[in-house]
Amino acid sequence: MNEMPVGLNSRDRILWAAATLLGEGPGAALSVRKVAARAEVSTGSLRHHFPTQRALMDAVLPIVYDLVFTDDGIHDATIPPRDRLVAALQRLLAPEGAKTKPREDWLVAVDRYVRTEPTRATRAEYLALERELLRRIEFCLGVLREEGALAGGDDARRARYLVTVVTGLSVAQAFPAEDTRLQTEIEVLYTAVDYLLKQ
Amino acid sequence: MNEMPVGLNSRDRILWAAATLLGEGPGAALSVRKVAARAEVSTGSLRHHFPTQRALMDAVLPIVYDLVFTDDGIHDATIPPRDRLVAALQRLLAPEGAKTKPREDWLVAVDRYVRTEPTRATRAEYLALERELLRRIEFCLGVLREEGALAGGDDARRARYLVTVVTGLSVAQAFPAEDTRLQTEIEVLYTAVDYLLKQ
DNA sequence: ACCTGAACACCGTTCAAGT
DNA sequence: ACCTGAACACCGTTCAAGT
Repeated sequence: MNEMPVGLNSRDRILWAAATLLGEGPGAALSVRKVAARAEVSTGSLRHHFPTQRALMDAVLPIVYDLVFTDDGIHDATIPPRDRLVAALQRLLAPEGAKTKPREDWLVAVDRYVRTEPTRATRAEYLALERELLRRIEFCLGVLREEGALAGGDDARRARYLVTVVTGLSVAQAFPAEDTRLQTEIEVLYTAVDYLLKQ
Repeated sequence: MNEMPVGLNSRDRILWAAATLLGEGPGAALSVRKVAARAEVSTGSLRHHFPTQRALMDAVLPIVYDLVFTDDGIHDATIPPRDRLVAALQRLLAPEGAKTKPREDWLVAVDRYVRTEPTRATRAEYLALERELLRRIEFCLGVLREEGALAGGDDARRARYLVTVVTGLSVAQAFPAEDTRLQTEIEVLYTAVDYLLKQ
């Protein structure tokens, strides 16, 4: 059992409590009272620092993610190509210093590019964003190709395919999900990536 | 306002109540008491026929879906497996008698499951929808497996992977796109599907 | 077997009251 | 500003009791 670090203020105790609860396997969901109890804080105090459960989640998740995904080298040849590619895609999914949250990102994106009839300008803007995503993925594929880890074929087509998978996963991040979301996400990425690599 | 059909037994009244509640726009989620009230039945009776909310959801969704979708054509052995699977996925992407368009569907879905704080009920509702999608894809995979067209492996995992791809494509349908969208869509589907099938 | 409705153990949020 | 804890309006599930 984890001991609570000493000397933390209430807000950090709450974050610590929520993070450790999340780290306790499936079924260990965040409830107000559980988090408050572990943080040794009242529910009122919890609500003072985090007005809704979503606000709490949005504060905790980036912390948990950053603990898991640190490395960022697609060039690191000591790591198997498939792991590097998966890690790269995961970073696209949840950028390094992201203050943005998947839900808000989706709301903004939908309002901007779907709700209103897109003007020429917003349309171009979205297509540019999409191209940038494709560019990043194609770059990663290029690195792996130079190592000979990639079978012959159309990398542009593969990049479009991977962008689709990443997009599908980012939807899953914004919509409700089971507690096993992160595990499913990794599984799907490996399934998608293994197809492209030589075995 | 819908009138309840006469002459239904309790179980069917419950199913009718749940189905009509699902059809009532954002914010109308399934709770035990709401369904029981509309069905003019006690919560205990509801629980007698459907021991959990999940059981209720899993009973209602196929009914709602079957009102929209007809046969998948997944059994037609005169067509190559990959083409049948791609066709089935394409049908999930744009249902046969669909009156709604991708853009509107996305707006409704985002409003219902992302914009507003998801309650336990709307959350359960979305997860049940997702399960129904998985169920249908797993069914298609099962048919192909019986024909020996599928390599050994975890079909549940494959279904999650295909759901992700389909979701990614449905996003592309709602957001701005180049005019080559349809071609890209088919390309991506074949790329995703070919991985799963024996060659 | 089918049904009732109270009771139980939760949930997230609000708020008057304290420091 | 920070914190408390009771109260509120929900939720899904259980169960003794009826028909």
